[in-house]
Amino acid sequence: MGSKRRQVIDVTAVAERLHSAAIHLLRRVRTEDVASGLSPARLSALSVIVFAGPITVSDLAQAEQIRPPTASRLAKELEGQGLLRRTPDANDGRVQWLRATKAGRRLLESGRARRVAKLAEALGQLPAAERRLLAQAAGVLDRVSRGEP
Amino acid sequence: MGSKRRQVIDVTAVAERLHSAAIHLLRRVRTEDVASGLSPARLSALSVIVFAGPITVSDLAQAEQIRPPTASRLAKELEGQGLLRRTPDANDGRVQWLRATKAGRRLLESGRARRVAKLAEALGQLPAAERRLLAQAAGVLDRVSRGEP
DNA sequence: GATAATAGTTAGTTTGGCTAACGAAATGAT
DNA sequence: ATCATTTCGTTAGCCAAACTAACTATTATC
Repeated sequence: MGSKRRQVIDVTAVAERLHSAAIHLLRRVRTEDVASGLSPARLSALSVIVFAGPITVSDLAQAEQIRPPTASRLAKELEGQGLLRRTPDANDGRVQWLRATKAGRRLLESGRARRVAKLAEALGQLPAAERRLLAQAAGVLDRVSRGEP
Repeated sequence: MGSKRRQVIDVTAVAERLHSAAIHLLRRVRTEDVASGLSPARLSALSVIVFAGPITVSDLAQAEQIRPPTASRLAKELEGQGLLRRTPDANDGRVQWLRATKAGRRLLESGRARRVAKLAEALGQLPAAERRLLAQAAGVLDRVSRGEP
């Protein structure tokens, strides 16, 4: 039947639009990040630590798709800025747990709020029907983007 | 009335989910990029040149949110790899037009196809209703992400 | 207990950003 | 018409952020 084939084509077309949208969306909101005073690399690492932390250096590297030495260095720098603290694991003397300090969480949250506000402003200018459509789709998209079932 | 306020809250919540989705989506598909053999910076620049090109060095810098010297260097490197060629402007002796070669377009397109395929695979596993929802929303999201009316 | 594997760091290199300063071309004012 | 200003791109030189290779310390395995 043709229906199977049509469906495959559609999914690819949707994937293309979502991919393009993600690129342009982040490119736009990224302009707000200078206000944080943190470099992109540190900001991104801090984000993982805040949302996925407490986390080990290795897992930070994996999440950020960087090598352990780079993660180690970033952690040291963020620690030096008082944005995270490390605590040794109780059972395994090799692992270091990284967790954001209050200052780290505050700094990240304010930056994220600026990004979101910029995006929200754009959404606010949409016709109501499109806004509703995106509201419905946002949850699904967030789930599938994380690779959740 | 409460309705205005409710709406604002909703838009922010939607923006948060879309922002999160975009981050995780790109983080996932990015893993495919090693296969291209190009560094992230070059790949991203090439992408702009393919899709927004022919383009000048200045405009490339603006699109990529980098400084002209960095754009100039990236262009030189991509040219050296045979992925773009530059042609002087007919009327303005200062400007250089950058356009992708066939090899550049092919390389970028295969990489993009890998990314999109990975995303499409995830979409294919969604229930039909959610897939339809995303199909409807994708176009709107792409538009708003680019800042178009 | 010797050996292998794992977590993190150190050392050294490469890549990719930046600013400052420049030459060449275009634009504008007098 | 000429001189000053602006714009486009590049060069030079610097710093941040990535990598690999190699190391230490610890844990796991045989």
